[in-house]
Amino acid sequence: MTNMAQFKFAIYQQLRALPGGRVVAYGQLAALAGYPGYARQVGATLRNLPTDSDLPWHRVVRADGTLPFAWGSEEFNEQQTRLKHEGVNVQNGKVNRQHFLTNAVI
DNA sequence: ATTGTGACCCTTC
DNA sequence: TGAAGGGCCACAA
Repeated sequence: MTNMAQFKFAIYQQLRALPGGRVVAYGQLAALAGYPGYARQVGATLRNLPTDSDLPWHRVVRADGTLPFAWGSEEFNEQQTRLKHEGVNVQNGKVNRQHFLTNAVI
């Protein structure tokens, strides 16, 4: 990693291109942006995201489909609500595999 | 320079 | 399923 600003831009760009109703894992997003192995950096980037950001941060979940926040936390509820509004099935704080970008149905 | 800390991920058992 | 262990990489102290 030489330029963090460049990294952020690449991540934002990929995230903006992600269609509603689909989700990606941190690692997937990093790889799509051209930075395989940078999952944790994606997490750090989203964490520092301004509250007024228009980026669909809620479409990023863990590789196993679970939401990255603690049960009942404000952020957990926010993400779950947003996802459900887009038609993403969230059960027990976990989204189904079918919603992942990689597992897109033809 | 070293250490601890994450909105992480994968393999094993 | 779920826990444990190791790998990962930027950043702050």
